[in-house]
Amino acid sequence: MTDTRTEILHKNYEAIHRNGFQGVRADKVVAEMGITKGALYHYFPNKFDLGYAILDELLGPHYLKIWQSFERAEKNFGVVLLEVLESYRDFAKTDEEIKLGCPLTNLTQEMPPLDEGFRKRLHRITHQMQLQIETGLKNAQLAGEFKLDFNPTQTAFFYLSAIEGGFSVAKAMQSRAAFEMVIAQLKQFSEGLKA
Amino acid sequence: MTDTRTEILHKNYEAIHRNGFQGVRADKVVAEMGITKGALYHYFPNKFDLGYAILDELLGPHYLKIWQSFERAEKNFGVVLLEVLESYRDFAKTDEEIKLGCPLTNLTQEMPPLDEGFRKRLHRITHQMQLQIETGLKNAQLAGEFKLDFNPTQTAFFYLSAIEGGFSVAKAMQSRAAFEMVIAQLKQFSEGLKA
DNA sequence: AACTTGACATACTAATTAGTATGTTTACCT
DNA sequence: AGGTAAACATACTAATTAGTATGTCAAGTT
Repeated sequence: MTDTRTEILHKNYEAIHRNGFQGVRADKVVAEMGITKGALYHYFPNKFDLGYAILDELLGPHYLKIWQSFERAEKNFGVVLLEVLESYRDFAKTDEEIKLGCPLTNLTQEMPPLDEGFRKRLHRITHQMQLQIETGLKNAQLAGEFKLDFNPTQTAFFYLSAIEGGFSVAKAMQSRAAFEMVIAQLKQFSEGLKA
Repeated sequence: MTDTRTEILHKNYEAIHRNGFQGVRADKVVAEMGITKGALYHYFPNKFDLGYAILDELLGPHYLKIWQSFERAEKNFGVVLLEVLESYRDFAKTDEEIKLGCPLTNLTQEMPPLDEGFRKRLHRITHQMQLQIETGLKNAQLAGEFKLDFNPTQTAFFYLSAIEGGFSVAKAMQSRAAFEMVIAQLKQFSEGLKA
């Protein structure tokens, strides 16, 4: 039996993924769990702090974990990169997931202009992902596995953009195929980086 | 002196761009124009129809116009493509615009799971853009200007994704430089398509 | 055994929301 | 000149919202 706080976090994460932060009625979410507002406001002082906790404890760690293998691997960056792209495909493997889009992208569109706490956290997570990719690319260049004629910073931004944009376009088109095309293109693009 | 309906449309478009559809209080927006709810509900039956009108009359035409030149040009697709990418750079030329992100992407993240009317319209606009790009690429292949060894459909999705994703990442990073890096990469990528 | 504390439930509130019902004014039409 | 309709304004409402104040109960602590 998982503890109540964790369950509140997860259920509200799902609700945010579905309706956006502004669309979530946190008390209805916990009502569906069979508990009341009392529990909700016992664990979280307000709705925004609940949102922050979801970013800090769920979304942040999740996304950073994805690219960790890329940053840490000591060789075969090309292979690891392909694996990461594969893991993104897995991450969006059902039509339902495609229709909801990338939780990080969703929040990135919705919240930064409205709230500073969200803005900072989304900035940090995105920045860390970009650095992880950049580090991986640089290492691959140093190892002689990748060519030297591309800018790792620029390329890292490009990877992130293409993937997040792929989620977005696939969501608009309601088409998993669209997302897979973007991943396929990115794989092809990655081949071109090899020495 | 512009007519009231048009002004309501534009002001609410800006508010949606800033706060998202769910975050907009349409009566407050018109109050800032110096008019009242009466005018608002005189021209639009409800908030959602106001949103639909913004998509149909402002956002849709705007985005389709951007890629029209690409679809219609009879030669030098490479040049036109670079011009379109430049126009995207212009479109997001201030830091303020970067912080607000792409209006189309914003709505694409927020609305489709919540409302069918938005979903259909965002689907149509995105689909039309993709087709315009695809047609342009195909024509360039037929004209012998671009190589034949790439899939125009896939590549069209890739362009859209990278651009929209570029907006998203730049918004998260609050960095116009990030967006420009993505555009720069896309230009480089475009060079690789040439025969 | 009295006391405290954590983990909730219940009942309430003040503000905000989209939307409506009902004016009023102005211009135009006949 | 009388009537009509568009273009708004004013005043209201019902529902929903996040949040609070208070209560209860079981488990430990001293």
